[in-house]
Amino acid sequence: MPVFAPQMRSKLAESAFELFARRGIRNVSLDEVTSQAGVTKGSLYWHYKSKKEVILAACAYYYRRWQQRAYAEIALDSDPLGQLERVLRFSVQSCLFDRANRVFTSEILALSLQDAEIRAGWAQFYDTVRELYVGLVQAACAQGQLQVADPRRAVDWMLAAIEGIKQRASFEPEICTPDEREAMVKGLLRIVSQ
Amino acid sequence: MPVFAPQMRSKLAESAFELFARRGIRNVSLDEVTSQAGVTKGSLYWHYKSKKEVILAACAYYYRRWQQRAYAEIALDSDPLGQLERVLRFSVQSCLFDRANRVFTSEILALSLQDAEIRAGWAQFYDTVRELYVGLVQAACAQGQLQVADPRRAVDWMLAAIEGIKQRASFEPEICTPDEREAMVKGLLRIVSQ
DNA sequence: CGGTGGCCATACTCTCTGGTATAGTATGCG
DNA sequence: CGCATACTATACCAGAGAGTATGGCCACCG
Repeated sequence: MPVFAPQMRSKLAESAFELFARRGIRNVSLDEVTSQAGVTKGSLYWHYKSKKEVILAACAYYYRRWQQRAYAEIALDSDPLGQLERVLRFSVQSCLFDRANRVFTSEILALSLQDAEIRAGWAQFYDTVRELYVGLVQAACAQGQLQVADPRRAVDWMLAAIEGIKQRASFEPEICTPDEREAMVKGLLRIVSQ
Repeated sequence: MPVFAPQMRSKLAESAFELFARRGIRNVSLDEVTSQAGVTKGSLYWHYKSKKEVILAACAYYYRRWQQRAYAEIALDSDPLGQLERVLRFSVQSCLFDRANRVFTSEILALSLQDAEIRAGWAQFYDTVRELYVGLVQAACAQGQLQVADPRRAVDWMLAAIEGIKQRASFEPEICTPDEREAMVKGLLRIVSQ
């Protein structure tokens, strides 16, 4: 029970994310979030002033975790093209096999259309993701591993396709196999390299 | 089966769709739906047995309307490639400029992850859309206007990219211009034909 | 040692909304 | 005319869940 306060704040955010990513934000009450974190509403409303702030905190948690994992993938390779492929594989993997990821992002997407703050947060995250990819593509070009006329535009197409893959995965579970994943990574590389 | 007011059932569905597509399903109460349709709750619960049924009816309304519009576009051209381009332009147009379309589809997408019936409905709709595109691509191939090794797979990539475009439009309003639209149609054609 | 403030629990309010019960009206039919 | 059936309006219930009021506990500081 003696959890230090700053930890409790992030623990609440993490609990919120996990529940939101499993059952959908609108289907999760704050009471469930607090009980998952081992506290009660009094604590939650001391750390956050509304449910929306909890949602934003869960978003921040998700964004940070995504970046950590992406950079971890990058660190496994020193070759720009290899790094690009690794991040792509990680992205596709998340879309195909990580249901929590799909649930959370689609919920946030729906909310973002009704709330400017949530939208701004997602837009910023999307931008960092894009810049990460653009950097990798440019590096691969500089090494002569890739030839892309307009990296930024190419990455936009690639990211668009990834979003579509994420959606398909929910309706066609049969595409959620390692083989398909590899085919998709290859297809994405083909999209980006032309 | 309704005899005297069969149109009220569809009017309720249409009202529901319009409100859902503007403010999000979760933010619209059935009282608002009925008042938009000019009736009260007693009538709604005679035609539908729950809110979920109203949502499914709104979905059916959306699906039918999409197909009507798509076929109207196709009817404007006799050339398969021209037809394909028209449907693509219509799709991109909807993604970029039709906010209601974006709101409704993202809401349904989020709900579909929690409800099998809504998911099945969307999956079926998605399938008809895919088959429509596949047919057009195959026809264009038969006429020698296009050369596609695997039409079904090519269409999958194209549809994936369209979904991504829809999402980007919400966060980057600057891409919502006729010029960008045309560039995207060209880009999609390139994706499908490679 | 006493007080102050950060942190959390308990108990409560209050509104919203999906759903129901029921009564009323209109239309077709025998 | 009378009755059944289709449809609509009114009034209500009950649960859920966001947010609040308040008090207690404990560490630290003076």
